[in-house]
Amino acid sequence: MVIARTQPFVIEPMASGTRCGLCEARSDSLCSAIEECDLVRLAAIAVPMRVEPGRCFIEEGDVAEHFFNVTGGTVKLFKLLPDGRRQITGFAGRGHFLGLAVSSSYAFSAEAVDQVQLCRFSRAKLRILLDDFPAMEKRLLEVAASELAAAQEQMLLLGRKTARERLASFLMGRALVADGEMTARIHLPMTRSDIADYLGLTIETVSRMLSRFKAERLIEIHGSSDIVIRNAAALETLATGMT
Amino acid sequence: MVIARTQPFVIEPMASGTRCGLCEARSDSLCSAIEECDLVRLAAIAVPMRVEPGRCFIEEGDVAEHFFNVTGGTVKLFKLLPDGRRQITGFAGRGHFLGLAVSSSYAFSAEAVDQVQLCRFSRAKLRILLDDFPAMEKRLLEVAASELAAAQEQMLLLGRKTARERLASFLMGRALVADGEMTARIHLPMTRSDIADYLGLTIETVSRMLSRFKAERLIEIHGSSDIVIRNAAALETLATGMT
DNA sequence: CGTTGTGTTGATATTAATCAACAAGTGTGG
DNA sequence: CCACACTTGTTGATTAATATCAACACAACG
Repeated sequence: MVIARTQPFVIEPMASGTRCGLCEARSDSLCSAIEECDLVRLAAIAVPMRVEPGRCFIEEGDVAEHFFNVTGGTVKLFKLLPDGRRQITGFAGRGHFLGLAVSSSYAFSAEAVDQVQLCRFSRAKLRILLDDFPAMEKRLLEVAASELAAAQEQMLLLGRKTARERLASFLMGRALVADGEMTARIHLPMTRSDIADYLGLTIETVSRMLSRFKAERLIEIHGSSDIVIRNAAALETLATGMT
Repeated sequence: MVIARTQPFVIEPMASGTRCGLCEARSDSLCSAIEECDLVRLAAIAVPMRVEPGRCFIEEGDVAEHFFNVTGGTVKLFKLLPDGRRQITGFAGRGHFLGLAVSSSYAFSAEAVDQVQLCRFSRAKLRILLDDFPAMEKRLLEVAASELAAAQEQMLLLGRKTARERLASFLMGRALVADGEMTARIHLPMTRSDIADYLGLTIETVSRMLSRFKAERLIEIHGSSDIVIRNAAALETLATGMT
């Protein structure tokens, strides 16, 4: 196991028995499409990587020649203004794809929140593969469409929700696990600063709102990165703007 | 020519000589992909429509069984909160597609800003067609990716830009025509209320900022819906956050 | 010619940002 | 082991940007 010193990520040999990064993704990912496709060919172009917390592996201005599939950990995607103001456009976890939204004059950055595992694909090679397997292309379109829907929901949050509503939305979003089910225990691998930049707020406002939720018995806070939802109904009401 | 009274839109017989709605779209649309495809089959499923200003033709909660291609006019896409707060997620003009971002539990509305022409496609029928023409599917993925990039840019605006920067970004975005070229004359078919809901501001703030730009000789205002950019460089500096 | 919708401008209020202090946790080196 | 710096998070006091409230101008329209 080699820790990269000059590069932001580590390229590891694929463990024997691993089929490919895409196949480790969650159930609503490319998997079903891949069943029909040549797994050997896919595995041949998938490069498994590991990225340490805080390392940036996509930087604004990079030529976007790679496509990523997150197989573990959490990645933050963000855009910057020249004076350092930052907007985190999303957090990507296991099963998420990075690099769908690449158009010619478009720039964003990606940084590991905690230790991240992902599979890297050369766009050129993936394109060749996609030509033979239109079902995979179709699946990518579905993924892009659902990302777009999420982006529009976030625009509603950023443009029209209050700080209180934003925090409630964030927590309820985090509580949502696969199949639309909810869990009461939330782990927040990102810092308050990340949350603030995701919600278009300051760290102080994030901290204050969480304290207020705690005082109102809507949540419990355990050590700043673990939260238990105590009143999901009230939070949901807040999150949907029925203040 | 029939004006709809009970329906929000008019379905018109396709004019002779018209190939199909998709083919009337601007150059960066589906057109190139369609060249390879059976135009007769595409025309057979395209339903040309006309929508009068203010008419809503996609409503939250609608089952999303149609896909649209705007061939003329301007459409506003928006999401609502229960108490009426509104976020306009985008304006779609000639060549834009509506309905890419449809996932199961996702709701948005679309309303004509001015008189709008569009082609309606049944999703089911389009899917069958796409199966035979993977190039079209590929093109749709590109479109979705560039929409996603635009959405993320808008998140940066909503989350981190000042009112002044938002207005500058809006104007510069409107000044951008095909091929990345700029025009000094901008027509704004939407109301101040629409602009405010697009930028996450109030109508008063929008009005004040435009007046200020005018006072600063950055723009000229002619009759509230036509603007001439007098200092594009200054506006661009503002828009990119180099306040 | 009043009515209505849209836009502008001014006065005031309010939310969230900024400025500031401090607490808790982490890692370092003496 | 402890002093120290450093990062992260919390809370309080104050400020500032933008929203809200209000008045009015203007055009379109019946």
